[in-house]
Amino acid sequence: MADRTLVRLQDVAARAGVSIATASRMLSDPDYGGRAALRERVLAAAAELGYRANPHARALATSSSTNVGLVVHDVRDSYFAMLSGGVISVAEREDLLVSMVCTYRDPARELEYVKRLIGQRVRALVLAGSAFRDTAHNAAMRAELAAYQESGGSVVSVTRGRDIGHLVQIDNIGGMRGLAGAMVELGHTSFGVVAGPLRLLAVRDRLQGLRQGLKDHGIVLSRDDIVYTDLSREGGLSGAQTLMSRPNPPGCLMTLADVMAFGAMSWLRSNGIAVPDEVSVTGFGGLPAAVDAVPPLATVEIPLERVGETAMDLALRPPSPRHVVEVEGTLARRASAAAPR
Amino acid sequence: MADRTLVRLQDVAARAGVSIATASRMLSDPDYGGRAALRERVLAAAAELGYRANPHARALATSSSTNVGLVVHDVRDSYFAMLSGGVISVAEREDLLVSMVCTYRDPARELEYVKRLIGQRVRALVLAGSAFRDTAHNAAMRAELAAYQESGGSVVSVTRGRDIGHLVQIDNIGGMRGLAGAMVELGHTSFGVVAGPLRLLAVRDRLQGLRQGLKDHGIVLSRDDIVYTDLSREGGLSGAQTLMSRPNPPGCLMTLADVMAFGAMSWLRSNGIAVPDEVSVTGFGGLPAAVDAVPPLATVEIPLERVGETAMDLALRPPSPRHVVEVEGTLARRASAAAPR
DNA sequence: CTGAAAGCGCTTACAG
DNA sequence: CTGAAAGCGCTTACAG
Repeated sequence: MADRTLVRLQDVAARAGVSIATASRMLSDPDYGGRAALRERVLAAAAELGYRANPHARALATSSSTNVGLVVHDVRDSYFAMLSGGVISVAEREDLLVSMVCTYRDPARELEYVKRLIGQRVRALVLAGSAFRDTAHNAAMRAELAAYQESGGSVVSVTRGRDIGHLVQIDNIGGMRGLAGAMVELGHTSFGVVAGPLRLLAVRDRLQGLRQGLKDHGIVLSRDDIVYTDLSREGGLSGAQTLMSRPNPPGCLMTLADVMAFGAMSWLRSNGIAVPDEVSVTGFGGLPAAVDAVPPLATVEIPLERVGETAMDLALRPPSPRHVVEVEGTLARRASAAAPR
Repeated sequence: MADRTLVRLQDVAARAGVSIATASRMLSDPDYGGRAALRERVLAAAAELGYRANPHARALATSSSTNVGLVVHDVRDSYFAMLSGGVISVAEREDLLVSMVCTYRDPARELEYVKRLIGQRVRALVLAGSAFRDTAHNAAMRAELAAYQESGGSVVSVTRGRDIGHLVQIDNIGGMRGLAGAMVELGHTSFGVVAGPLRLLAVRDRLQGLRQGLKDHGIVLSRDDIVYTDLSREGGLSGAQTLMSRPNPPGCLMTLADVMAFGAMSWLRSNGIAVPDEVSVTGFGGLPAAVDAVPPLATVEIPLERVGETAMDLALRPPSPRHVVEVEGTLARRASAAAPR
């Protein structure tokens, strides 16, 4: 924008009859002493003129901006929308602006955006897109983040996989373990798992927890019990189709995300397979929509908003000492999962 | 962030053995001629050093930033999440960063955020929170936006109510009119409307369209047929309760938003009232979840992502001539609405 | 406590 | 085509 309609500090100073140095101090430092009369004149002038400091000039002078970067997979996915809501609400409280980018789970894209956000001199970076299992990519990210942190930036990751910055660790393993155990306790013995791509650490963790939960009760998942699709509604739909079209369909269909469960239930409904009478279905995440699903979706509820708030809170802390906040999920037993007939 | 780990233009220039003026030109203007040898040296130096221009310095020098502001009601609401997805994807394509703020439908908050975003010198402002019927607020907004546009900023509103900047006009009236008409054609004669607060223009428009659609078929809505709640799931839930608890509950429950319909269906389910057998339910918006609702939700589908994309596209255009893009909804006839028994 | 001045890292007339 | 210099709008040592 071609400025010059906007008032500058100089305008305020002139109107108040002080130097810009004084005006600057009065305006930006509430603890600055100074003559009360001057202070009032400056404040009044600023108010009358509708003065707002140019953040770019300020950022340049102080080498510190008032923006934070938020990296998610996709806003359109409720999981990330909820989380973003938490981040944004805390940022607003702190007078910070959130720049949001979507990676669509593409490592190259993630790296590029992180570089861009760092290039933008954001004060903090909240990385909430799932981490990848990709050594080269992780090394590149690490290098980038380390340099950024070195230069004063704050890094917070949601999900493990980066040994740098603060961490909000969602208990994917424990949550899934508990859910799987609950399914066995319900009486299930045959399982079908609709998983996402193994390159996502969240997928690996949830899968591990699931396996563990079954194993706790002596059930071992075989290779064939798992189908790998996309961590999305469509993935859940096609995964359900694959598993349920087999000669011996499972009695309990566990998906790794609520959206996948929605897709699976949609397929089951279209194909006249009753939930939970013929097959139980579970999700993970605890999206608001899970409650309204029919039947209501059994899942692991993650307090996503709180995760976002916590992440943003940590982003405000100095990088050292490093904080790790564990967030546990809550088992939500609902009608989509019941004892097998 | 306390910089100084970051490379500056000066570093690049030094390494390439040119002045910073030349380095600046080579780096920022692809059409700049210059000796090919120099150009290569500069580009190589920048690449080796991992140079990224400080956007604040650049913004200060050019008075133009690379950020756009996006104002929505609440990211957690799918309607706005979908729309934001469209805005963000176009912004990414244009190498722009999106700063998102949530107003939670509070006019004071909206004005404050708009000021803040303008203060941030964003290059464009996409206003996608619903507009209010509040003369004082609108005047203040108008003044703010006019000055902003005057100074070179770009303004795009989604929904009418602001006679400034480009406009993406969602056809709330026509959409609701069509849906209401379809309900009458289905055979419905008694209606209950769960509306949102009248201070929202979108609510007024949808209500007007709804009334019109019924009137087209000779049905007049009475005052008592409408209940005003919140434009949310909870609002829909309580609205359904109010209307269905009457001596003569309506045969068709029309809500002004999909989320409200979800809430309404939840209440109906809890209370053993069958949809659509005992009462038909409709929404507005066309959220992805509407398809998975049970029964699937009859609604007006708004191409929300495209609305977001269009808005961001318009934000890239010069303010004059003023563009107005009409976006129509599509009637989605689904099982939640059927002929009354 | 207050002000003049330097500096933050760029861009862009203005000379050469 | 290239470079020296001014300027964008702030903040902050440094003097007084």
